[in-house]
Amino acid sequence: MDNPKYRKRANLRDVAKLANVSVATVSRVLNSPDSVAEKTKAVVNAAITELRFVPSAAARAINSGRSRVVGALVPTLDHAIFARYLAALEQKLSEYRLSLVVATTNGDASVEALKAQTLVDIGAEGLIVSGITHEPELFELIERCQLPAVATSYFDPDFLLPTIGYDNAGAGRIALEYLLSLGHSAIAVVHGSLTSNDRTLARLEGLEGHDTARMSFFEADLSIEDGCEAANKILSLEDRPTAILCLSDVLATGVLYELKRQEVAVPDDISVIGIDDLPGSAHTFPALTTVHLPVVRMGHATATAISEWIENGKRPSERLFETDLVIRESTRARTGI
Amino acid sequence: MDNPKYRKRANLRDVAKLANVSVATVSRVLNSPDSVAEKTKAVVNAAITELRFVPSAAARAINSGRSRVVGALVPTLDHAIFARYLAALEQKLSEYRLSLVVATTNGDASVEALKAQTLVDIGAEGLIVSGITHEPELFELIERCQLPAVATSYFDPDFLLPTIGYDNAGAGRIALEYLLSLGHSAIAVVHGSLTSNDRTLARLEGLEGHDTARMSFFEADLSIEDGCEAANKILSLEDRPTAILCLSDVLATGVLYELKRQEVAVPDDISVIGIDDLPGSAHTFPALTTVHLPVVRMGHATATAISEWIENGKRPSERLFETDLVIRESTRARTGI
DNA sequence: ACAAGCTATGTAACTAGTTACATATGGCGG
DNA sequence: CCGCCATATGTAACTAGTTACATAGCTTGT
Repeated sequence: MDNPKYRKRANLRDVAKLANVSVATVSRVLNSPDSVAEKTKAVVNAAITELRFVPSAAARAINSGRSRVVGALVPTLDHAIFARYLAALEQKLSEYRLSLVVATTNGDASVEALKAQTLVDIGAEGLIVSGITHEPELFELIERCQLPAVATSYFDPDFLLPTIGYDNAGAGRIALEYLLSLGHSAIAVVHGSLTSNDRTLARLEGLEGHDTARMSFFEADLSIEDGCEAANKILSLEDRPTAILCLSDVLATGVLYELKRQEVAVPDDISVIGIDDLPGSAHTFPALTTVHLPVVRMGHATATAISEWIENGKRPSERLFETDLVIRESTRARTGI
Repeated sequence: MDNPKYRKRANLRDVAKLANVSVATVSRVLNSPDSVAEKTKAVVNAAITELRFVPSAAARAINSGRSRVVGALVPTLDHAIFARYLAALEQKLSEYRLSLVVATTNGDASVEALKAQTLVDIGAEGLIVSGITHEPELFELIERCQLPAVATSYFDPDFLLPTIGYDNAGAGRIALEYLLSLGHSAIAVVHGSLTSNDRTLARLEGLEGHDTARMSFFEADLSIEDGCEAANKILSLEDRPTAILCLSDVLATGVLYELKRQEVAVPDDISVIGIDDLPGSAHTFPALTTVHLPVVRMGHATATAISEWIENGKRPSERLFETDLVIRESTRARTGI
């Protein structure tokens, strides 16, 4: 049992003992090797190798007060818009030598609060959340821990946390106004779930103010299948709309698919517009007109903001990214009266 | 300066002092509250609240020897197959109360080795890598830290690390044999980059053993655009193939798009088959025949395996998941001779 | 009434590093 | 040849928790 092979992991003291130096010297070999004599360094490194010494991350963290980890809470990873956002976020964070812990919430605010606690428990130095609708527990946690936290995918200068995002209402409005400018007035709107999805809610709000008398609304889960289903319902409407506004490209993809399946011509018979501008959206049939959400730039900006906050204590100011209309083949001016 | 408001974060000792109890009691209130008298608990909790005390994750980790973090190294997040895999992984890991740190490598083995070191530096207790091609540094790191590590998206019972994945060569073979069974022999193969992508390599290997005289190969980046481009090249071939085998659905999506754009009938003129079975693949035109990769089950199994390894020291055995052919609309028996 | 036993709490030694400060050694200038 | 200074190293006190063990105080049984 005393066989060193079976002993637990070696620590600094073990290395120091074997190398016949003090713990300080070993620590120096690790952190400021230039201040150690070559000969000593060699002896210490030999001991390190022999004992297979690996410094404990926790012990280092306790001294530096740093974990170099930030947590992101997103509804899901299994959706291109979040995956792309997190990809950009991770890439930039790693430039700041920060690691990204991803926690998914399924859009459930209480799961979010729970997972936020988990992130604090592992020592996350910063938090990134999606949207502005959260449980009070989340805010209490952030306040109690004095945790740098930003809300993304949403813009609201008055929000408790700095928001780094785009104008969801504006994106909805841009899509609607484009359809209106093409002469459409009978418009079906297909949107995602309204429970705890403030982005969808905001996009819907963006549609207000215009004459909604000729608009009908269809709720669907964010999947191609549910987009198909929504299209199906729309097609069976007595008063068939001339345009379909989807608040998410995934839904638009399903809608386009179903319209094609039922041989409804897009954009001749019905125009379709989305919001997101996913990688695949340029390659649907017909290519989808949509509102581009700049998630990559948002990811980079979020990484920079949270990093500066953590390193320099500089709370970032909110940041608004423009969304822009990408006109492709799925929309056209309404013909006839 | 002595104003407590400006003092640094409170620690256990501060709480103990304020509550007039010992540090042990405060620790007990936190970890085994039942063993503390109600009255004491109340006093301690009041002190905790007053001082806004939040226990240090690092200090806990140093004692428990646990960080409850595992790291995953993937080529990219911005691809549905990895995003879906990580989604499944994260979901299951969180059931085991483990958090997931994601690091992307861009398919670069030296970036991977570097980021693996970062993961160790933040105290990751386990590592999940993609495929079996890695820098020696990565293996040394794993060996030196005695780190539980599994390789996924690949199956090889003889590999140094336990592999939890599917048979890439088999997936390629299944796709090819299906095309052959339909009477196709002039087949164009569109594949991703061969540099440091052993999955692609293995899929290609799966095509060997059959008569490759009538097969032509096209390398493309894993994007719809590059799939389009590849299709373009294939269509300009003198001896146009009757089937296109794409080693990834993303490429197949691009190929289908370009074929449609150029008004080549699928599957009448050309059959197209993919590998992956992405969410969107059932909704292309025509719906894509493909080989389903069970990434969700693989994610769950990986989470369970790494968790057991970490908790109980039980090195998992390798695990093979079946891939299966999903026949949809993009393939058909070759007509004429 | 007193010992036994249980509950609640405290003391101090751990976990594994970093680092301020003290000290030893050696080279070089005066 | 001595003192000064720089370089290299050591000592011990930190970081912030957990926990084994000791003990105080109260209840209960005989």
